Amino acid sequence: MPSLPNQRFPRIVIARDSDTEEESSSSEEEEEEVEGDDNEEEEEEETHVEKLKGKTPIVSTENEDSDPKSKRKGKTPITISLKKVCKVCKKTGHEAGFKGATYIDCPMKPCFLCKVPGHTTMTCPHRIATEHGVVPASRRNTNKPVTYVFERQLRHIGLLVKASFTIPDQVHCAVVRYHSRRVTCLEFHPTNCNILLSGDKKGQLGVWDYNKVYEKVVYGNIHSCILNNIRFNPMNDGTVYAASSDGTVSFTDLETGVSEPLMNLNPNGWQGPNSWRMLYGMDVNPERNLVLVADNFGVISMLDMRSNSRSGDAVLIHKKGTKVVGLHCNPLQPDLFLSCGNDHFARIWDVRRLEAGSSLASLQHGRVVNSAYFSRSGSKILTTSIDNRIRVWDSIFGDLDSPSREIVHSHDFNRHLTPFRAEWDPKDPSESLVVIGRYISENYNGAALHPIDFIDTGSGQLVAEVMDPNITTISPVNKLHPKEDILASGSSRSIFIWKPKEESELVPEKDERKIVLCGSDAKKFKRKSGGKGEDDSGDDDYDTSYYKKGKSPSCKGAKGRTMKSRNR
DNA sequence: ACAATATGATCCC
DNA sequence: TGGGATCCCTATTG
Repeated sequence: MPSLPNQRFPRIVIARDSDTEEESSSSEEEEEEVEGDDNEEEEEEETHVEKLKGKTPIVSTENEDSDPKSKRKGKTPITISLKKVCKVCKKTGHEAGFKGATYIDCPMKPCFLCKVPGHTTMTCPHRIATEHGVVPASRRNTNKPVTYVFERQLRHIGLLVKASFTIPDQVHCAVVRYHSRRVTCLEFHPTNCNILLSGDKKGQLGVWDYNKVYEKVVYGNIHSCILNNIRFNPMNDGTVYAASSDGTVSFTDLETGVSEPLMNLNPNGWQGPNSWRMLYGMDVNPERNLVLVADNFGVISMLDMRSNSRSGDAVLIHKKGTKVVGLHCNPLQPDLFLSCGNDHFARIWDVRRLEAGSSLASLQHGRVVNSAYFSRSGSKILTTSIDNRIRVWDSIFGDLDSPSREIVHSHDFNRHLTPFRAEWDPKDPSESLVVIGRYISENYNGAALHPIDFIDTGSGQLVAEVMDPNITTISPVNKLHPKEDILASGSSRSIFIWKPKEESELVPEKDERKIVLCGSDAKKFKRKSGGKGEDDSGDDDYDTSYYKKGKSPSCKGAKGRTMKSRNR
């Protein structure tokens, strides 16, 4: 070691942890090994100042007294501690962060998954491995007459028949990128089964025919900021309603792109952030000819679809001044709708008697509720809250004081990402299969991946994890096709279409634990040289490998052929 | 390789 | 009650 000019300058002493610098090349290490690192002894050594690079230096005086030589000379050594500091809690003795593709939690913080102190994600009983944690709520049997009537109605249409649903086995993936900001919502065309609509943070509306890969249109002049929701016009599915954080509801012809604003909550323009109204939740009620929208001040407004004009008064449905993030009309009971918001509640309402405080039920959550949906028969409720729990209420006519089940699942990131929302599989007659993206990553053969989870909410079992080694970004937006075995995902600026492989294409799975392994079909995007990345056009990126194989998904052909029911 | 940043709920005083 | 600091696995750009 070269000596420092300690005659003229105070000696610089740098204390640092025993070296753990060499990145462990094998990322397949198990957790026990990693946790053992905490106990490594701390050595101190003198070193070059250059080694400060990348460390968090702490000027320390702890060695002052222990160096009598320098004291005699009257030169106080400057001791810089390079002891590794946990970037989460700033304490020494442990570190948080990625070791290869495995993330190590800070042991001083509550579990990042279930939020309970005393353990980390690694040892969390709810750790996503083969099944999610399920906290069953007591099942109360209510024999109210209304339940009986309702169930008789259901029996009539045959929805109570439990049928095996389809879970992806192995899938292909096609990918497209035409949005210039992160994707915020997706919507399948109800009748033309190859059309997918997408909205982004900039307010752009994409129309993509994913069978004819290159056929897409992006309308950029409809909204000026986040497009939060798209709903098809039940009278004419060539037109859509869209709600945006610019405070407007638009009505757009998908063919021509001709659009008109039906409602503008900021008629006087920008008067500052305290008065700017943004529309988040939206849904249509075909029976009552209503479009329901709700804003960031807790207020719902309605539009009459026949006249395209306001209907009724605005009503406060969530805590004053808080954002309402979701609305959903009951598919079978036209007068019922569900709302959820930042006041930690989901609420059931009757449109006929809508006034502040008149909700039929208030479902309390630990934190903000990202979404709340009725099941397809309208009897169950599914909510996603950023307290990292998916909740299911089995019957809206039962006791709604507590959910029937709480499923611990990682989806609590609050910035930079579109909020995660668990959504029902609209094809599942048993009304239990749900899809939701996962925030927290897992180490899959050395890659930190964020799967898209299929969860059987009846058992809490994780029945499928959809992922691809080439897709390393988080997929908060997911939509299952209303008729086909197709999943659409929005991940950052990209959109993925996942489709099951044919029987002949299945490859042996290395790891039986993982139910879904995804094809190597999705290729990593290469950034186009010269492309700024924010351009509205000329930045399209397609991966057509899926289609080149001649496996073009067809509405008829795809039906139930290759997907298997597993774990059932 | 690293820094900057957009961005939103929450916590704390 | 409100403004400002804080925040654990981002994605992207320079």
